[in-house]
Amino acid sequence: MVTTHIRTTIRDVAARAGVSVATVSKVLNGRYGVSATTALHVKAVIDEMGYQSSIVASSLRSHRTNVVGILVADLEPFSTELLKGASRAVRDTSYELVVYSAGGRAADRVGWERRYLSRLGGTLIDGALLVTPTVVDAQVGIPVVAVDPHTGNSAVPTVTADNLHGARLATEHLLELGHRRIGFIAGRPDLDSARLRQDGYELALTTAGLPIDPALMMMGGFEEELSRAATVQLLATPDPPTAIFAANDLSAIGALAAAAELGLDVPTELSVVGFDNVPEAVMSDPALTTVEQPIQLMGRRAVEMLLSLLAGADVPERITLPTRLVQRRSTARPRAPRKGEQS
Amino acid sequence: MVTTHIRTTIRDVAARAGVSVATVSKVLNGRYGVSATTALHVKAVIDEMGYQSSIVASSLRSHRTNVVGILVADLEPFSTELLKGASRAVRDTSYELVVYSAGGRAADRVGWERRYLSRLGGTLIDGALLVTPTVVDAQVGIPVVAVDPHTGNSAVPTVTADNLHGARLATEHLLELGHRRIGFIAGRPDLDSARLRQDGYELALTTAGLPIDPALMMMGGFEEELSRAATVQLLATPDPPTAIFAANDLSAIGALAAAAELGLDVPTELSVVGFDNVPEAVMSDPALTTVEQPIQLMGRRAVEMLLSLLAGADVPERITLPTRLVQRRSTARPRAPRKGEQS
DNA sequence: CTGAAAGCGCTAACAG
DNA sequence: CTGTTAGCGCTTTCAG
Repeated sequence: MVTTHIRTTIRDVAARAGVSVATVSKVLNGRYGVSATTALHVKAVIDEMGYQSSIVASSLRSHRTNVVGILVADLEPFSTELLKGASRAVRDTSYELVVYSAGGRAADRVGWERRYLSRLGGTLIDGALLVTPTVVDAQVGIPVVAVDPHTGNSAVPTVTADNLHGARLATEHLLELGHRRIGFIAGRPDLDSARLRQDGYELALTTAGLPIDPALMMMGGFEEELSRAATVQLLATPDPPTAIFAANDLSAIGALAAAAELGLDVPTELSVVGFDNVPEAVMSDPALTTVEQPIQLMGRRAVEMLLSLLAGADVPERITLPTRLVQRRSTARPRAPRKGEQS
Repeated sequence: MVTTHIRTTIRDVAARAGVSVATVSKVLNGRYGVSATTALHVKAVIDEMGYQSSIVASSLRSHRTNVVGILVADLEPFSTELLKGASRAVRDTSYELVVYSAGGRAADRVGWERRYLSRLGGTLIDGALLVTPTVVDAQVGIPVVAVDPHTGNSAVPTVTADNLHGARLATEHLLELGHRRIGFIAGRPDLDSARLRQDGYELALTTAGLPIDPALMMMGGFEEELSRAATVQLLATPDPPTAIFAANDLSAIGALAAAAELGLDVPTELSVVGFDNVPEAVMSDPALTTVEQPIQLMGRRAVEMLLSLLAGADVPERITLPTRLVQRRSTARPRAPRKGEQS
């Protein structure tokens, strides 16, 4: 049994068909300048041999691939959710999708997108979608769109959710339930989305005529454990909050853990609201009231923007998608004030 | 559209460093035959220019890329879940991950994996992971591992979940609750996993000394709507089932819809069990009792196998990962028989 | 130790 | 209409 490790190349096809390599290439790409009969014959040979042209070789030469790249730091809930939407965006186009994962490696966290871009750009992919990139450099040679970049003032077209509005919704929901002391577990201060969520919280309070009390705000860093600890601290103060708005679902789950630890019932003794609406939010106990980001839609819109860019069209500098409140079981009216307390 | 060529190439680096292209290549790949001083100098220039070699060009020449490809038909819940596990498998290796999605295009559903493989193999990827492939051809030139292939007798190393056992667990759970008439909503008959789930159902019944009643078995095709309709039919029979085992979660959700439609309470009037344990299973109302496949682990194991293959080691022909029952709220003891009915 | 030269598989001029 | 001739950016002999 002869194992030919070598794949069939365009040369093999040319030889078998009795034509030149160039001719095969032409029929492959539907170029003019080939007689109908030779074209037919070559096609037959191609099918017969099961030949498929190598993307690599052709892209190296033609600088055109019909594939868009999606660059992610890691394949986790947010990015994979986004991929589902991205997939839908290319469904009825001639584009294919390839996803590169930096593999979550700690070593090259910052700037991974830059490195990948230059390793792939111009050759393997026609354009790229950067998911939560740390730095968004302007010129890289190919069209680029960013989703939820870490810094706000990016030079590339961007898709984000309406973090400000979402945070207002969450806070207003708590306000409407009758809460007056609402704690905030903040996200990472270097992230644009985290800052906007805080802004929304403050805005809602101010609008309601309530003061912004630094004693009610703690850093949770978008992490569960940090947020749990922060919540414990918050609840240990003399005048503790009756509700907590956490900057993301993971933090909210940490807050839930803190409540459980202190023997506080959610939602009767403490209300908790999150942000994101990841699957974990419905699996928590109690199921989390949270602000939904349309993650799949974000992926879809971002790819559509990229496709427009590729087609030479203009695209808006930024698309902001709506967020909405998803009410589940972690929020309720505050307990009636204890005897002796003021209204 | 004009592609402006801003990429820095190895030639630019060579020119700037005052050495030959070959020398830069050697430094890049840590080959011997370069003096320490030149190497240092070249490295400095590389950093300074922010140069990154093109994977495409180098792979074309060297036939080695250090990337493993994951080929999926579409980016949906199962495949994206699998990606999370695959990602973890490469975390501490020198391998990178790239995912190709056929984009869910209907046109080329069958054999897409074959086409992609030959378009990429030998050049862009060192090995490939095929997710739920339709046909698994043997010789493609690069190491290949399949996850949950459609046909059972594949010639390549395969990772699957224990569908037979999982289906038994589901059926036995219903049996233990006291159900005697258990309906089955089957999956697509061309899929190996679907067949095994039916086998498990029948095996459990037989073991319990119960007959296999064709009147209790309907085709659901792994689809929600089809399964809903099938369940409605099943429940309209003279002697309807008190419980239903659906071949996947989507089908179970369809069954839930049918029950709601007919005004039957789940679980008091009808018990429902699914298979897969996708996020949708916990979001349904009521939350679904289902059989969990360790999807992430399947991805991880599969990539590990591929890595072994790449390292020249032997791997088992097939790995079967355990399934387990996850009890939620959609199952309960059957209602006490109505007056006049026999036990 | 270094660089010139020869391709990897393919496409794009340009001749015949 | 067809084939010949150059490369794309990179690695790899193999002379100097």
